[in-house]
Amino acid sequence: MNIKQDLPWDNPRFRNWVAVARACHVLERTLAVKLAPLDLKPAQLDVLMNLYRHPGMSQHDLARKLLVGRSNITMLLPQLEGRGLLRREGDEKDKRVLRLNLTEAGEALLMKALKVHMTLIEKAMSQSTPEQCDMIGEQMRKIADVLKEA
Amino acid sequence: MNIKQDLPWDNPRFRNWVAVARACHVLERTLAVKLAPLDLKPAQLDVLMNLYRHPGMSQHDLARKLLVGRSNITMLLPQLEGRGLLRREGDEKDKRVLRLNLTEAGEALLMKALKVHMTLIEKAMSQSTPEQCDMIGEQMRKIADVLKEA
DNA sequence: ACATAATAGTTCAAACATGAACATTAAGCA
DNA sequence: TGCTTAATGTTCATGTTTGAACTATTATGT
Repeated sequence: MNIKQDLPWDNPRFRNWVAVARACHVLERTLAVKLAPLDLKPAQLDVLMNLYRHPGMSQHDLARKLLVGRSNITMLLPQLEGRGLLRREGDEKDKRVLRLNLTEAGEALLMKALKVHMTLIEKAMSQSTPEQCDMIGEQMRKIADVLKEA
Repeated sequence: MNIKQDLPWDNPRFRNWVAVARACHVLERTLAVKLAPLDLKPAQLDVLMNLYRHPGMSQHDLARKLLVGRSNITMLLPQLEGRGLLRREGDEKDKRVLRLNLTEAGEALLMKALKVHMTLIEKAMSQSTPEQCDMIGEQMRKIADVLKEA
């Protein structure tokens, strides 16, 4: 009779996922505020982080890492390149691809930004025990894997 | 000596949070694809969900629930109102506020969309035991609380 | 009552993300 | 070799998000 009895809000999985999404959203917004003094946005930080870990990667690879369209990268990079934070150099073997590398200024700014990011995450995750924290990470990696196959 | 030794990637909290953010991102993109046949975007679904749970809420309240600016709501609602999914009626006591309510068509579409959303979340969270799932939700709610105070 | 603050919603311009169409280059294959 | 297909990056039009003014209304304080 009551149409509401089977609604998602009564479903633990639904309720709990909503909590995940909210936490992500809040942390992202907070990060944006904390990064503002560095004149850096979360999306830009993601770029710098990936270039640091994968020097010489192509724009296509970067787009896939960031789960974002290639055109997005095209629009994003000139700002960072213009600030001297990264270099784009054509690959000699494959003239289609541009190899991306951080400059020293880019690395320096990244280090400052990482401190901000890290502090925020520490604050957020300080509520959880190391075991809980690892379990969360493990489950989330599974989720990402399951959905990418879909 | 090695500047990289204390980098965030070696920090479990950082690594695990990155996994959370990625999972969120992937699920959001997947949801957008699955909702496309209903001509509904995730942000619009969020609106419908909140109006269903909190009938008669104001635009300001809605904006706060969605962690979004008021102007965003102003831009978002006319599309939905134009499709006959919700009504905006002026409050009689306070002539500043507009009370929001779903129409029958809005509820009907919401139910279809919820089925899609629910199926996706079930798929994602099916990897976790009920206990793990609840623990995740609990931790995430704590995170949101901690950060909102910041 | 009256001036001042605060609140609800809108408008507008700028920043941002997205996907389709495109140019260039490379790879596969007859 | 040539022809077709695929891959990389760019461009452009569209739609979304944001924050800062702005209007209208209500609350507060003297």
